[in-house]
Amino acid sequence: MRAELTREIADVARRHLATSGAAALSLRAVARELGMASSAVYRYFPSRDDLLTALIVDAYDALGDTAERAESAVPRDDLRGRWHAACRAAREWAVAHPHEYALLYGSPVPGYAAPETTIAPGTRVGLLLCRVVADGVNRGEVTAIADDSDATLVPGLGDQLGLPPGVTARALQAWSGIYGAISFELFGQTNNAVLEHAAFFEGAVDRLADLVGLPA
Amino acid sequence: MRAELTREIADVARRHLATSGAAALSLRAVARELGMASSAVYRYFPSRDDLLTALIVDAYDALGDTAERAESAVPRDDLRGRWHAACRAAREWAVAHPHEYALLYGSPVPGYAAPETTIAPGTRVGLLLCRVVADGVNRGEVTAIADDSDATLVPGLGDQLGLPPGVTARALQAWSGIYGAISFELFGQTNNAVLEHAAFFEGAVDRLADLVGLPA
DNA sequence: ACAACCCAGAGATCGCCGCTCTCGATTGTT
DNA sequence: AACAATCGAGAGCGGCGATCTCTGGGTTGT
Repeated sequence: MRAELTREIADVARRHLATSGAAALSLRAVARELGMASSAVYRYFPSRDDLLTALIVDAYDALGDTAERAESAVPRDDLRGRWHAACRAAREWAVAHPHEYALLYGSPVPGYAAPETTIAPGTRVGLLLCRVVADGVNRGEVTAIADDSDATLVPGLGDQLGLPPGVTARALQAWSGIYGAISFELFGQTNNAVLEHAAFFEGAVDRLADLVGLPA
Repeated sequence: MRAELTREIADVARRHLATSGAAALSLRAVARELGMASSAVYRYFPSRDDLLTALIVDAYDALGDTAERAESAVPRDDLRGRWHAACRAAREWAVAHPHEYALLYGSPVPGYAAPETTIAPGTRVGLLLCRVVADGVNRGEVTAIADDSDATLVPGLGDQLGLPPGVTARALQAWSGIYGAISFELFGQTNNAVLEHAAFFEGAVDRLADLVGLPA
């Protein structure tokens, strides 16, 4: 009934998004493809932004699922392997779903404020990476490095993540570095510089593992 | 005459862009503000995309100017200082011009392929950073680290930049890391994690300087 | 000095878009 | 059987990018 049609609309919208990008996503086009009046769609999504929000949450979850699944397939004691698996899965998902990735990590759509519901799913990959590092800390394989960058973070963040001072900021930086590497590739900034993007990414991820102090 | 009006249109458009973002930039609104018919604007910019392209080139140049000016004010032998100055200037420009930064480094506007004219100005900051590292190499203060990531790059890129193998890939990664840090802040990904963004950025930049091997 | 020409701007028009409102029709409940 | 609630359709609003045609004023060439 209602839930069914809601899902159907979201599916068509996701397909349009995947092929043409967020800016080209039109409620009217979705309605046309479903053979219904454009005004009828508003019974299910009060605005285009709400439809977009639903797609964002789905995309965050798809990315989070992919990364978590990949990471969980690696033996727990292979910290660097887990790190690599999560990063590689994230990149591969991004390459396979460029428009959705752009929607998540590209410029925020102007006038569009990320609603509450997108915050939690949006942190899944970051939290996953932090968990790997925290495991390393608990196993005594990652040792804190003297660093006062933690003082720039929200108080209590390290405790919340199970990360000691000197590591939290580095972990956050590593996450942003991974994001930067993926975005540079996807958004074409390295078009004339990098030839084998996957291999280059692997190297970058490895150096970021060094940054957070994962053992070799 | 013609050049004057062209500049005037671009100025108004830039103001609209700065206040409302790229997606909200409308040829008609610009024309309205200038008191002319929307169709008249097409005499000066054949399409909205062309207007956007002009703004992109201007923005790249403004960012490049800012970074280069800041870097050139630091003594030549203070490599890390030059690195920091360039990065800090880039971030401050981005914070002051978020919509323009988003236009440069955010998701590429769907269906909009970056024209040739934007490529050269788009690499200025990256080249500036590479120049700092190359200076360090020439002074013997930066030593190549064994690393096979260079093999993933476009052949000859290292020679072109004056960087030895083992450093080129790291420099590129550092650039993408800086971009990632700025974007994370600007696009709100670190809203609930980082408190003092400027200080956090400084720390990240310092660790990226370590990555490329700049002396302390 | 006059005529030919050119071109910037105006206005109308087209087909999109997001969004709103109203009006029937169907459905399910009292 | 009557009622309320929901749902879809259709018309319509204002705004958008883009195109086309027309007009008036300045420039050029004779």
